[in-house]
Amino acid sequence: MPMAKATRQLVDGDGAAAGPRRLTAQGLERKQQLLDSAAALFAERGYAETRVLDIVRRAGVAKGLFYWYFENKEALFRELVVHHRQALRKAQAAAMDPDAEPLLRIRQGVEATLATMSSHAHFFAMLQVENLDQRFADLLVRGSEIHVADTIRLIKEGIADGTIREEEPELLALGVNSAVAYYGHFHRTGRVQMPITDLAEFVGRYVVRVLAVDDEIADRVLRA
Amino acid sequence: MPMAKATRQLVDGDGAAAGPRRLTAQGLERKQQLLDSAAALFAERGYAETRVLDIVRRAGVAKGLFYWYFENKEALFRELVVHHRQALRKAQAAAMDPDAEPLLRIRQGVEATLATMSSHAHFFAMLQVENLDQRFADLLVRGSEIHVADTIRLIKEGIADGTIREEEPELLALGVNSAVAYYGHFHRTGRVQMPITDLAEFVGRYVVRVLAVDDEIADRVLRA
Amino acid sequence: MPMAKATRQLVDGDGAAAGPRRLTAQGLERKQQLLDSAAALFAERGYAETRVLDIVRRAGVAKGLFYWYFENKEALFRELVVHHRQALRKAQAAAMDPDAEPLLRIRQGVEATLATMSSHAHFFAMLQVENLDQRFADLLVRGSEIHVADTIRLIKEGIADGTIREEEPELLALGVNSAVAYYGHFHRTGRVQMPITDLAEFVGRYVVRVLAVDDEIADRVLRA
Amino acid sequence: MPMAKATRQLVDGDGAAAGPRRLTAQGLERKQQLLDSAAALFAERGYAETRVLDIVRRAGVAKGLFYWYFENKEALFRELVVHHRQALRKAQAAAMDPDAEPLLRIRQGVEATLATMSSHAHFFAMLQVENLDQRFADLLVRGSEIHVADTIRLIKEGIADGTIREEEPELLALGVNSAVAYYGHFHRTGRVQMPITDLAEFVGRYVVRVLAVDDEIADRVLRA
DNA sequence: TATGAATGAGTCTTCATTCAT
DNA sequence: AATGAATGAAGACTCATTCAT
Repeated sequence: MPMAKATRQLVDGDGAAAGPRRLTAQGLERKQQLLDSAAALFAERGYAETRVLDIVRRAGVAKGLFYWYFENKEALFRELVVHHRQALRKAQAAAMDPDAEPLLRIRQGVEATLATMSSHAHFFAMLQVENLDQRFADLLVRGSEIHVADTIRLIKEGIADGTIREEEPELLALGVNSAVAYYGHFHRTGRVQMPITDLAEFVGRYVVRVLAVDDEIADRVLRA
Repeated sequence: MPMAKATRQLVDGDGAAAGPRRLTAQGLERKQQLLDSAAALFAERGYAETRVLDIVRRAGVAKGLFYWYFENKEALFRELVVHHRQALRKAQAAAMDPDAEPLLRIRQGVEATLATMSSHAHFFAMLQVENLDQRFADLLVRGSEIHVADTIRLIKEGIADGTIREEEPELLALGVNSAVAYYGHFHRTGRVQMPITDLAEFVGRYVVRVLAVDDEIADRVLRA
Repeated sequence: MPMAKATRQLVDGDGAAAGPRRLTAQGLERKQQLLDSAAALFAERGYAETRVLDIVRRAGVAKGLFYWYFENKEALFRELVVHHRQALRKAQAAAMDPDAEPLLRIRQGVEATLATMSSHAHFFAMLQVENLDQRFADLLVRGSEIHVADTIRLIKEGIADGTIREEEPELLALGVNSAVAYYGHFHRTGRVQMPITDLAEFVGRYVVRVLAVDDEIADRVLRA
Repeated sequence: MPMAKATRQLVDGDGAAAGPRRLTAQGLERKQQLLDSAAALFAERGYAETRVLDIVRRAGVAKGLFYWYFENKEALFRELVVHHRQALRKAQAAAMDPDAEPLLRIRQGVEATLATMSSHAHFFAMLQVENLDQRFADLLVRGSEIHVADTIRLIKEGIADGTIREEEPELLALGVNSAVAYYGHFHRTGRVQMPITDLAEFVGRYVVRVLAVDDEIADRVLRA
């Protein structure tokens, strides 16, 4: 279970947390157990196929307790999503050097995203499974949309300063995003087997190649 | 319902048919109604969220009739998948000129795939929804895997004759596949709004750019 | 299928036959096929577990045709019961010599019953299976009750003329009946494996022994 | 419902329990309610004709609760059978004096069986109804077969020491068994109306008469 | 007569959620 | 906080029966 560390401390962060007013240390521990258990099961079999009973059994508590900590099954899911989305945003922000040129920033974002996907594997596996379930689509998409918007902005900057190819920035940004998502998925599922850092580097190269206006620019960014 | 035409004639002759051995013209019509109805609903809300009752209601028939034409819900799904997978393979094969150079063939495949995804929108929407449901994963993945394998082969040829960049062919092929899948998805969901032919052209260009060893080659293939 | 012959000609006998006004020769044939098919299946798995579909399939006709010949499933069952009950009554009447002494007549009835049970095996197997289904109990019981009443009468005669042991005639008659039924059942199911004539003789002896007032009478009746 | 006491305490401790591992006192009570309810309904209309809904309604609980205590309908049935079979065996063993002569032991077994059948009326009624349902045949038959085997052994002993008539022991034992079963059935259904002790005595006499080698032996055993 | 498609009430079972303790 | 029993709304599937041809 490599995700354990990543999922930790999901609980206290923000107002998204449901359940009772304020939890004791023990309570937080319990709630975290349930979240971890759920994340693992959602990843394995998806939201719909995971019973509340499975979640509590894996967490080693009684069924009724679930409803002490969460409004219902969907609320737990929501908490999970919100938390991990924040983690991803944070990782991306940390990796993208505000002083670097657009293309480099994009590459940094791409690599940070892949690294995060790898360490939060359970969560992203879950997203994949539930991908477009009507009820969750909005919730899930919103997160990546923010990053797409960032990317569009950077692409426009790059086009303006002549480092990025003149194409529809929107389309290009979606392409970048998709490449990251798919390669991340393949890595997670074992379809692609290589250290995540190597894969991240490859995807970074791939993206730069697609966007850079010529090989010279591309090489410069890749050497950075 | 833009898919109507595409889905038609799904039912014709072989053992895939569950209920009775050989259907009359009327029977085929009925079965088709059910398949269309199911495809639409699966696309809208996913397999699990679609009740057999919904399917028959939409088709305007009684519940019991469903089980005259199909063993069960899963069997219908299976028929849907098998049919559309075949349609896609056929479209790809028809579009890829056996005498063309590797990079061009890849581009042709990409464009054919997008066109097919567009005309079989219901079906591909459904795949998206059910993406990795444990029970269907194999069924669904197998189809695209075949095409990935083709693409890998073509990439290797291209590397050999110096037209494609030297990288892991496997990784590149997955990237090509992903780009097609994602852009198709965005088009289907309205996230990208442009004529499918234009989008296909864009994706073709995108792919060629990623793969081509240099701009000269890329331009040649894009002019073809 | 050793019963084929025995079941034949079930159809024309009396007014119990449902379906259409008058059947042609072909029609009778068809109806008989359905009755045979049903009798066999009822015997194998019981009334409730036998689908109308099974019956028509075994008879090699279409489902709808069933309802041309029979009001419904229960009506067919009723016909089956009525017919075989008559056959049994006839066999018993034929075997019981009106001039013989009571104990001998009882013995003759016992042996005739066992022989008939053997040749109508399907039917009696069915009775066993459905034994006391509320809906059919009356129907089924009535037949054997007639014979029990006969037996009671004979026992009373025997008691009167000093050949049969003084006990509750009712209880004795039920015992006789039961012995026949059970041994017949065991023979049919293979639990007891011996020629039916041998078994019939044994049961006859058994019954005579229970009823006869002393060994002398018993021996006389058994030598008859 | 004269069986209530007899059925009580069916649920106590072993793996037969489906739902939860170990039940609280209250849980046992509930489970027992369901078992009683089911036994009564099975007896009235048979297994197939009894809906799970009927069972829970009669027990005054919600449908879902059934599946908390039992895997499914069949599992409940199985528990019922196993329990009562054991009760019968125990009663027989308790009644048969190990030091008595064979014929007397047989008579004791017969009488104990009838008494038990009377106090477990619901259960035996149920057996009658479902008599030979393919799925349960083994389960049901096994129990009585054990007793038949015992009886065969005793008959052989009796033949050896000259107290029992020389006939096929197997046939005689089946006859004994059948007499008990049938008379029990008639008593249960009201066909024979007399105190069960009187009936048991009659059947004991009946059996001894069939088996005893002569009247002297019979009288001795009946006076015991 | 014969076919096989069509109907829909009825059945078992699952599982999220609630509740008494 | 914690338990586990209790609830009931669904949902998949069956099958006797009807009907158009």
